[in-house]
Amino acid sequence: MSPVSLGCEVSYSLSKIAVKAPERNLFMNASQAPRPATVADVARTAKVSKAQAARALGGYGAVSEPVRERVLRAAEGLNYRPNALARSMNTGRSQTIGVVIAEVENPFFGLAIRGASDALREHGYDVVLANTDERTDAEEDAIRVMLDKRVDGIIASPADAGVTSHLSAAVAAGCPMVFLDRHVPGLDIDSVEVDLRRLAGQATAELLELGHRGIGFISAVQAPTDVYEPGLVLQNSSVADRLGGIRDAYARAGIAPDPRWFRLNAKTAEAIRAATHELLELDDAPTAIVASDSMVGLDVLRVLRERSLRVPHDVSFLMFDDMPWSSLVDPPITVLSQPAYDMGVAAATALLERLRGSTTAPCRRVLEGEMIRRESVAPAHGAVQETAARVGAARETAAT
Amino acid sequence: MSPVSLGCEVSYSLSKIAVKAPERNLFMNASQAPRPATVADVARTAKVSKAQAARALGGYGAVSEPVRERVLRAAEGLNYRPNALARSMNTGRSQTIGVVIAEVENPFFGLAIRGASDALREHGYDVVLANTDERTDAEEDAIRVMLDKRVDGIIASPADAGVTSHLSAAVAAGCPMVFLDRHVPGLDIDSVEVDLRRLAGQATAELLELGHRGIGFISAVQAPTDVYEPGLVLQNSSVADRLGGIRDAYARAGIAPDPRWFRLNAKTAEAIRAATHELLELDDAPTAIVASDSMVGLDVLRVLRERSLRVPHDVSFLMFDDMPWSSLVDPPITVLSQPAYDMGVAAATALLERLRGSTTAPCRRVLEGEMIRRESVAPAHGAVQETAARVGAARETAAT
DNA sequence: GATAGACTTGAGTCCGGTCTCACCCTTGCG
DNA sequence: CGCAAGGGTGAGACCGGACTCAAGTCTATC
Repeated sequence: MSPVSLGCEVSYSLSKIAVKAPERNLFMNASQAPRPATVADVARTAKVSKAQAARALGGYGAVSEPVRERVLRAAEGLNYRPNALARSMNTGRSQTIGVVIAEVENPFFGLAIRGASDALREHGYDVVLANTDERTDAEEDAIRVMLDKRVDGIIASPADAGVTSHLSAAVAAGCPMVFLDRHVPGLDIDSVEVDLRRLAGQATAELLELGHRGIGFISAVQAPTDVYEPGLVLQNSSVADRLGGIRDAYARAGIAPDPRWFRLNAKTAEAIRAATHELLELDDAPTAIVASDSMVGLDVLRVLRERSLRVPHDVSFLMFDDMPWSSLVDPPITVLSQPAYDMGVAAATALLERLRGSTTAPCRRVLEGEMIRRESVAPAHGAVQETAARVGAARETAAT
Repeated sequence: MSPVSLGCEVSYSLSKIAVKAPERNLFMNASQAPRPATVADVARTAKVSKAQAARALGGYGAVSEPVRERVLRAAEGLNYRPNALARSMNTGRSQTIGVVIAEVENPFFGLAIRGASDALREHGYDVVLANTDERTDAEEDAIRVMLDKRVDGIIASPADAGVTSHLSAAVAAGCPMVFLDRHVPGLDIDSVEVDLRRLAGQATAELLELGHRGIGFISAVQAPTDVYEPGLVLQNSSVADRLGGIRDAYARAGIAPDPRWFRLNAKTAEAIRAATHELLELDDAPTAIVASDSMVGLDVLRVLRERSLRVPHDVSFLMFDDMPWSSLVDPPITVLSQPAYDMGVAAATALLERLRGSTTAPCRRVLEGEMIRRESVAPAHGAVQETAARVGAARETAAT
């Protein structure tokens, strides 16, 4: 745990009260707080049976007007509130949804959580939150605890498509689940995603058309090696799609990219910086860089700045996720935007559908991302441009 | 609810399976999922009484080695998991903490939540989240639901220091609470804050020393009027402190600020933009602007950019909260940084202390903020500088 | 006036754990 | 040998609602 310096002050409001009754505070009273009223208490006060009180309070069954009135009045007088735990015990439903994501502080997830939370609250559900930092052990823990707490459903961003027994087990045990931002090939579970592969392909095609031959890609995704190796299967569909789209475009253009242009494992600021430096120092250094998300983009941009490389004059840059600041930096960044809030809403909607009892086949909901062209991308130039010209010529030759 | 376009596709994994058994999917099995095993089931399998099984499982009381072993084996065989709801019912503790903040998607709160979540999880607590959008009715709802769900404690950012009966009621009812980022004068409840008043005072003093006479302040805080009026009491201590610090510095400098420089109610992008425009069109327009947080800062910066005002040449700018992008924009922004993550950790730590039974007097924990000087602040110039000179001369005259 | 049917009502069970209490069986010591 | 001390065990109460069931009350109809 990070060290926290705590300067503990006595509040002025306390010192004001202290003059009169120094030993009293809300927390002291709390220890002798009276047990909250139960249905039995209400029934006793209203002089009816527990069953009748429960009926009047719960609004079910048949209750005569005078009894209903007496019960409601008693409940109000006793400040009665139903114990949701007890209720959940026999209804089997807790009105709570678990949300398991990598990190709340990531703006993308923050927005998605907000979307899900809004949609769920509208239907009377609360949200329990768990951060995994993309670690499967933390994810397993989180799922287990949520199952123990009898959440009615789970929205999750699976950390590793290779470790999923806990996920399918949860669904098999009757806990509906919706994947957010990712899916797991071979696991039949609803998901909400963005057409990242198309988006990445489109962006890459535009870069290739602008004469860029080398396009760098930097991602935080966990992988066995820091550099992409042909045949590697990424266990995060969302990043796999991003990279897949890039490679699609290369393939369509008939160009073989240098695998070293694709950097993985850039989880920390230091790793991102190192990856960026190494990319730029390659003999066939890319002339454009694509950041896998805004958090990576931030550090890439920082390195570019430090190396006095001008964007887009010296190197083109674009990133996934449109952040409020994307258009404020110099130059404004071209981004591949994802509708994070709507994704959260869609995940919640899909889950609510399951909670309503739908047993239709699981379905991948693919929302549309959008390429927002700003000023961080420009044609490749100099030697690289010539290379592109040569490639173009080669393609024409090959075509004939 | 915002419209969401859903392009619903059937996943390829499904179509692959479909060939073999089109009618089977995890969600269909789910409806006939077997009830999870209970202590009674384990006891039956292990051929011991429910009480013995519970003892072996719970690790309390006296259990002979052979029985313990049989029970544990049976539990494993049945894949037994204790029902946290049932457990909470008799222990009275749910191992869950409610977090009530304005908005998760605000990076400041996102980080604070993460800090709290990490510290709480370390002690076996989960987090239920509620967003209030600074609306007291939503806050009251959230607190009520959390109390109903028997959370063991609450971390809250009270939306309005004028509407707090639900908060004190919760504490009186025995639910410990810690305020995050704010406190409520007169309400004796633990809080974790930053010395914003000192910080704002320091920043303002520096601006005044640089010759700025007019310093604008824009905040999203809810207030009866869009423009500050002398004597106004803000119901958000965090913003009140920011503004208080600014006015402190003015007072110390013996200068009377124009109340119109202080803008409130700038909740939306449009409101922020309007406030900024109006500020800049004042006859005694400020030469420096302070944004109350990074979200406000973003839009202020945008307007400055649109009006072709150069920062800091034409107008100095600084904002509360240090965001990763603050140092990336042009010019890098001078900020008043708050340790958001540590605040979350501190709030959780304070709450855990209460959960351990502490009944000491509530305490305001004030963490240190930091002014990070970058390049968005410069000396005032032209007419304003002369004004400052005159003021300086006047003060000297007054002193003699 | 009898009776079916609907409306009210209270007693009691259940959910799945925790925990108390009484009882049995050892063992050790006077 | 008698008895206390204590480990080991099972029966059952309890948490606070939801819900079943049987019984009682009232009206409407024949």
